[in-house]
Amino acid sequence: MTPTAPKPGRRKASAMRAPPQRPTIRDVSRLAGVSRMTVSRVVRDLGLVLPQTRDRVNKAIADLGYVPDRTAGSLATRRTGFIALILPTLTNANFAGVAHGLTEALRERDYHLLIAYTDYSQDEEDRQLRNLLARRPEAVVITSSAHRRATSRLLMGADIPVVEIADLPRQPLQHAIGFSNYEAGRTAARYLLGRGFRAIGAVASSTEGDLIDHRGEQRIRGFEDELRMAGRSTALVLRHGRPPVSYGHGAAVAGMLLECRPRPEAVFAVSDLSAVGMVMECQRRGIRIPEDLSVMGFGDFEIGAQIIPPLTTIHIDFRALGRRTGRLLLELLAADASDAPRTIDVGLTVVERASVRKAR
Amino acid sequence: MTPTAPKPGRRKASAMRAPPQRPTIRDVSRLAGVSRMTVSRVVRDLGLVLPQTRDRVNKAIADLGYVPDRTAGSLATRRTGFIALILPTLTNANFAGVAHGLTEALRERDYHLLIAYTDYSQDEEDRQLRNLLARRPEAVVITSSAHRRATSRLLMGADIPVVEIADLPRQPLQHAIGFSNYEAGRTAARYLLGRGFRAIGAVASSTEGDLIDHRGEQRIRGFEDELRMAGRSTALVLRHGRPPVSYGHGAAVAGMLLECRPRPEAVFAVSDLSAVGMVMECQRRGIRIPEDLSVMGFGDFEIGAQIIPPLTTIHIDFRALGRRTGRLLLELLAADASDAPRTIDVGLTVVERASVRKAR
DNA sequence: GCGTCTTGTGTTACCGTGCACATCGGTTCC
DNA sequence: GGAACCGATGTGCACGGTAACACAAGACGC
Repeated sequence: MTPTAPKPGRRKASAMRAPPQRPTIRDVSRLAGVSRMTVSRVVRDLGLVLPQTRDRVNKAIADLGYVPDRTAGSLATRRTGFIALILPTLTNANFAGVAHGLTEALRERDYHLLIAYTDYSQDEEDRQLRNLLARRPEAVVITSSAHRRATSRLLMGADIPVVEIADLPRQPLQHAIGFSNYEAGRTAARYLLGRGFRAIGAVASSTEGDLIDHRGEQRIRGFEDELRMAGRSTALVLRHGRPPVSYGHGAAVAGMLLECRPRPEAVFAVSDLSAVGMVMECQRRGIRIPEDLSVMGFGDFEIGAQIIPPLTTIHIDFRALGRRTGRLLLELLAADASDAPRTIDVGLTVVERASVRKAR
Repeated sequence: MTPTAPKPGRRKASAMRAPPQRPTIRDVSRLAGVSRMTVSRVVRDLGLVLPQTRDRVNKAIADLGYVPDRTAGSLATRRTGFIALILPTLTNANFAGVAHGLTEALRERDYHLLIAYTDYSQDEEDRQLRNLLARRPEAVVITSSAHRRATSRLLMGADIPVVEIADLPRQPLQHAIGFSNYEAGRTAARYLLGRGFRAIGAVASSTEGDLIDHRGEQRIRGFEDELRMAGRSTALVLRHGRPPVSYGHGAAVAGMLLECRPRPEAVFAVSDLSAVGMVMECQRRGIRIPEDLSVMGFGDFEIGAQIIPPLTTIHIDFRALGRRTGRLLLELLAADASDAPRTIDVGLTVVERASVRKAR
């Protein structure tokens, strides 16, 4: 016999509130006078239950306020209904759009998104992935990037579909949906070169320790390579500030750019946010867009179409990208799915607006 | 004997991929030659394990690529480590900021956010909440709004902390953190009245069936009431379009407003997004801001500070709101927490910029 | 009339983990 | 030298649900 125990007590030693005592399927079954399985059948609408029995069970459910526990269900079925989604940040309309699109597509099969974001840190990505995998998602959607070795190993070892989105890596982990950020950069450069600009600049964030905007870097590299291939200097390509870029980034970097000699005639920003900030800063300084400086962005954020002059940019429908990803996942999660890696290019389009001067 | 069955097969009848067979704590224990509890102690770092045993276990974990299953752990401990978060949308920097702030605060105790959004639909809110509760979150954070009766009942019956955010309802369900949207609207009206404007307008979305921006509506009501108390007409208060408002909303509604007689001298928009759209549309039409029309927004979105002229608005630090909410949750989830409902006003500040004309 | 099928329901055995307690060898204490 | 204690580890069961199978009763075919 225990010598000292005053009373058993059900609380954990760790300082946590006692878990709520919610009704279980057993409570329902007792109240309705049926077995737990019958309740389970009613709850999941599997049929094979007499209408009168079903009504009794439903009444008991309503009376008790029973809400089935998916945690327990997941353990039993080995299917959680979770899809893990790893993004750099949520504070970006395009990434948020991906989440929305995914949710839309997954809704019909009752999957729920488990969202994590990394703030552009690789360490955080690894940490978050570890947390997410412990929740046993049925698939992982991750923003394409340069992952840590450990991260990639974790992903591949999970034995579930992995979809990299928003880029087309040369060596995808498994499936990929997106567009080539490198080509996007080249496209921007070709567009500006085609307009006859001589002094062409670009702005991006710089890599700072663990923080890296891999996709932005791909764009800027594509841009640089295209400049080089055209025999132009890349001296006006500026990397500044830690990711993510923002209006403030554009404003700050605009000042730096305007001090460069030769002064750039046209600039490509790796994100509309930066481009818009740059346009505004120029206007504050009395620099006319596009007469004195042409600006091209990327991402086609809503604000770009609104500013004056409206921003020339590169459009990708991120929401549709999310939906497409969702549909792919539904395929991959079906029983008869092939495991053959799929790579889907959703393409990109240049949106010509007024922030880039017309050809001379 | 079944007549046609070719082979039994382990697959479910429903068209689902076979669940992956991941190593369990039992596999680790066998490989390390210890009991499952010892593995569990190592994984959770509970101490009381010999260093050499710990190393053996860790080696086994690494060899197998074992990732503990939180689903099973949750069932056993009755603690999921989930916090449910219900927002109208993610495609809004301020709401996304709330999510970020919450995550920051909750990270230290290893809680994970379970995010759902309603797209401003009450039906969707109810549906999402039901889904979320089945995941047994330890608390619910929900954007304050007019909830369905069933939704409120569900929330209160869940027997977990419920925090309404981003408004201060007259009758909170339980806890509330935010600011009074009604007072925000009144503050905006007082600000414009104080500047001597006579013809004052406002723009918001309209309620369309199930779709309602409750908080925006509170702001616009506060605005109207303040106008009335000052003996002014509310004829220039326009409700148009379904929520959420956007740049496009502002642009569209600007046109409507400019046709009104008397022509408004000043306008309050329930969101900066709408305000910015309005400013841009006016500029496209050659209407000078603020000389011909003063514009005031709400929410202090980053873009507002960047446009020319910069937008006068009402600032709330949503990220801090999220952090504050996270800290409150950690308190509420501690064992010795009182259940006394708490209401926290985070306040708001008018940010005076150049889009509102100075007093005559 | 008997076997077989169909329908509705119950029984059993897990799913992977953690808590409470048991166990066991080796102190320490007086 | 025996009781109490301690550190390290193992055992049994519970968590809330579901898959698979068992079973009872009636329908049906020939």
